Amino acid sequence: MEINLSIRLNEKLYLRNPEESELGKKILQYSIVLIEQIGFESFTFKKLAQEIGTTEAGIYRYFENKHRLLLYLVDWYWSWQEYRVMMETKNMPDAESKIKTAISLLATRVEDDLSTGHINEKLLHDIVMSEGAKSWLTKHVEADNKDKLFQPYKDLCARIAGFVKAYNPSYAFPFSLSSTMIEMAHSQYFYMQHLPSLTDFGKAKSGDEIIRFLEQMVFGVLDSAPAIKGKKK
Amino acid sequence: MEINLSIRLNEKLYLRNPEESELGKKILQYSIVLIEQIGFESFTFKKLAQEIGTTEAGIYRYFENKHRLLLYLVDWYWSWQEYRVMMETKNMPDAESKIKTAISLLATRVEDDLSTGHINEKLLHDIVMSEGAKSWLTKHVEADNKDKLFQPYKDLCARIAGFVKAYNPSYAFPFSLSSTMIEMAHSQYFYMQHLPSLTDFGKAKSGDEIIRFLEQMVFGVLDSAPAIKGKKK
DNA sequence: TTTATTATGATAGTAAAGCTATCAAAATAA
DNA sequence: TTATTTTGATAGCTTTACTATCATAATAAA
Repeated sequence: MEINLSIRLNEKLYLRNPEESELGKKILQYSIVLIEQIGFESFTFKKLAQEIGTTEAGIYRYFENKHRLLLYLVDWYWSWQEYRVMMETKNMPDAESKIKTAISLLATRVEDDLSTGHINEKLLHDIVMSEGAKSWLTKHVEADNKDKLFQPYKDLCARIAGFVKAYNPSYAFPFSLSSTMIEMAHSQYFYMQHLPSLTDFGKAKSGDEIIRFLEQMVFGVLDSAPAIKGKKK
Repeated sequence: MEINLSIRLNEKLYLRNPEESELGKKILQYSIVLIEQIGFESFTFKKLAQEIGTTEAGIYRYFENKHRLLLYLVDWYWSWQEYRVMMETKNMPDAESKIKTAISLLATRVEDDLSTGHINEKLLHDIVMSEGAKSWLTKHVEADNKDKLFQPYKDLCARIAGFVKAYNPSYAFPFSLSSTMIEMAHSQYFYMQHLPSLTDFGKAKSGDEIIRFLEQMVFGVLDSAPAIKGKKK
């Protein structure tokens, strides 16, 4: 049995849907490889075109500019993660397991998922770690936000916030805790690799310690005296 | 009495020390204004030169490129924050107050500190919030790290990690918790302003709620059953 | 099967960004 | 007052970030 997972994203992300043509898929596939390799600042449509064997103008037919392409990739990643979280937590009875599952999925080094042909999830994971924040750290965040370009991330955040609320309905900051978890699952990984003195993880390389750190933190707050909304404990 | 706070930074950050000349100080002063205004991507040395009334080449005599200038500003900011944390916690007897003080200093919207003439701390705070991560999210993090260009951030992180260790010596992740606090003090602020659905803070605008969120989280973990290093609770 | 339509390739061109180099004038130090 | 350092002014070069045009190839409709 072959399952084919296809993720449909906000139309404003692109000029022409890259999922609907060979060239489009090649753009996605090779942009991931190239951005991971040389970094987003050095990445240009010209270099990508050379890599693929097409022309710069060809790529501009699909994406307005490289920032939009990054947004596309990042949105794809978060949609994919939300899908995984949804699937894995589906039949779980208790909120605790759901939270732990979410943490594991987010903080574990990703392996390439073969069900999505042209997207290499492992590389994409690294890109989101190293470049993901750049998708919103711009002067046009608010405009992009109005266009719903951050929806997948927000959806994931809201889903996990839902688990948090289920676990402890009186906790006052489910969304902030959720965004903290998601961010830190990625940032701590980045620190571990490049700036280890910001962490307590040697070159552990696996995400296990990060999972422990996050679980302890999350359940630490949620199990402590519940804070009543609007009041200091 | 007039106190003049001057912060000396790593020499590798610049070609010519900007603190030692009028032009240099103008570069610092106006780069802060301009980056905050138009964002780091749109910011160029040419525009800065026009703003100051000098030439592009003039600025290149001080900084190798705009990324190094950003690093300078960011390092200045973290050095300043560490100094503030150090001063404010100096005579505090207990670790709890020290942690709370650090959280407050990091998460409270900064006012312009008049003791540092050409640096506008309020604007700089916004820059670090919006552009700070770009100082390390590059393909040359490791090289920059070898050159000790992230030292001020690390020092701050280590200082707060020290408070954490003092508060609960058996807690296993003082550095990661510390970097999480520092990052979130800034990121949650950014979310609150631009992507509020990632948080639980309306347009509260003051950092008060963020402080409550962080305090609850930090003491939530630290007061929960202490984890023995290397062992799952 | 011919004819539209659409997708690609090839080429050109422009403005701005990101530098480096040179030389003279101005300010400062010896 | 001479020597040294710091600035200003100008030029130029490569790369990035795009837009435009036109021919050809692939695909769909008649």
